[in-house]
Amino acid sequence: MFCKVPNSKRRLYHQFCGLARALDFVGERWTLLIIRDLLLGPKRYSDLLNGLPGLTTNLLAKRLKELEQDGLIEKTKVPPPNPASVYQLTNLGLELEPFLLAGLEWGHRFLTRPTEEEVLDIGWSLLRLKNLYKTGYQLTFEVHTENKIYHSALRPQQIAVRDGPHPDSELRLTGPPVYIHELFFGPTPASELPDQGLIVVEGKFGRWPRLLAAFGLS
Amino acid sequence: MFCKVPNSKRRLYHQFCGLARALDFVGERWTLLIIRDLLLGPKRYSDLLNGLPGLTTNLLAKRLKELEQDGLIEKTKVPPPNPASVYQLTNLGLELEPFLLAGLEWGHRFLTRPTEEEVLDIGWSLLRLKNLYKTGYQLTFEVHTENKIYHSALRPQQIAVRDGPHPDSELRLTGPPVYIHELFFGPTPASELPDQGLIVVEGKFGRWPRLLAAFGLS
DNA sequence: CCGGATCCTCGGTGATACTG
DNA sequence: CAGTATCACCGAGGATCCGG
Repeated sequence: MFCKVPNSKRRLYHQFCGLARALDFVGERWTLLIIRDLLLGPKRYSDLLNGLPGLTTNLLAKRLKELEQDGLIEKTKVPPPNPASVYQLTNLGLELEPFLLAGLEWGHRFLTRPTEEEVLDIGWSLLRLKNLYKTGYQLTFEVHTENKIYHSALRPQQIAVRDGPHPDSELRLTGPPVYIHELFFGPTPASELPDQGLIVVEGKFGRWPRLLAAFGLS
Repeated sequence: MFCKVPNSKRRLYHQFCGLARALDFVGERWTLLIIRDLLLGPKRYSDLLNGLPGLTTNLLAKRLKELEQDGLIEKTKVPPPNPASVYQLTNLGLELEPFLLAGLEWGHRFLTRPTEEEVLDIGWSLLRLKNLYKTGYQLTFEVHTENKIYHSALRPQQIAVRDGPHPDSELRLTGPPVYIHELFFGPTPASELPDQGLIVVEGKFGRWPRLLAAFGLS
């Protein structure tokens, strides 16, 4: 059995309520965003630090320590070659996904175009596909931006969205993050962007319309 | 159209991500708990203050101002008699319910028995019935504790949980909050508590088993 | 009494520098 | 690369006071 209250001595709400208890665990600044990034795959300390501009190293260290103590994440060693310690979600941490996705869904309405000072990691947008997917498809595709690669695996009963390439990818979308975002969530019909040359679609024939259908795009 | 970023100048994440944007609005301390309480019905300033021990008056005032500016709540006047200004959720605020309920569901696993210093408002527990209800029933019931009354209206397609009595209540559960909680969510079969005299069930015949069935209780 | 505003203190947050 | 140490600051918490 897990502990019923966060371990480290932070400020608690002292309310016998599921929501208050959840916020006792992950309600502090940056915590939920760290979990969001780990939802896309295990990450090293510096990966998290670089991926979360504004979060400083001392606070990241503190958050990771708390999350580990609380049993939401665990620090594991990646076997050689390239031995490194990475942080990944435990089952308890993974189960925060519905909470996280619900918040992402609510806040999505405010996203139009990123402002000058705003950071955009296309993985954050791709997570929303988990809310949109209606099941019943079989397809694996990759998304390539400048320096990052994500993939998504659509199966009849589920969808996975993770960082990195996929060994059996059938389709590849390449383009700037902002256009990838617009392709999936923008007001313009998704099929226009490749036509305009803003996004390059490569891969097996017939997979592209299937991808559009899987998320109800035109 | 609503504003795309919170109005008041607080600390923002500056990330082009729905979750980060949601947290820009409601990620600060106490904010989501205020919305939780308003989800159960409109409330006056002092209602909120009394219902949220630990929240101080200055901070409540600040939060309410921010929430109103952001368009999540609105301050309305209740007509006489007993004219008072109450705060209630706007549609935008109401749409936070899935997010809130998802968090409540995740944190619920940590609730066993309230500790000495922990506050328990049975309305918070009753909100979870929204997650448990499977549709297909028709029933209205009230929950009476010492000084608070809540009601729930089960309809074929939806469920409502609010504070106050209901004009057409068919069933009334009376007892201490901790036993009401245990009745719905405790490990012991729900039907035992009335048998032991810890909870009093009154109302129309046949409604009691229907209530148990509506939430998958034994 | 209701609905706040003001003052003060303390701890969490953020920025920078430093170390194994 | 993966953190720790130090410090400034601001927001949270607590108490008191104010206007209707």
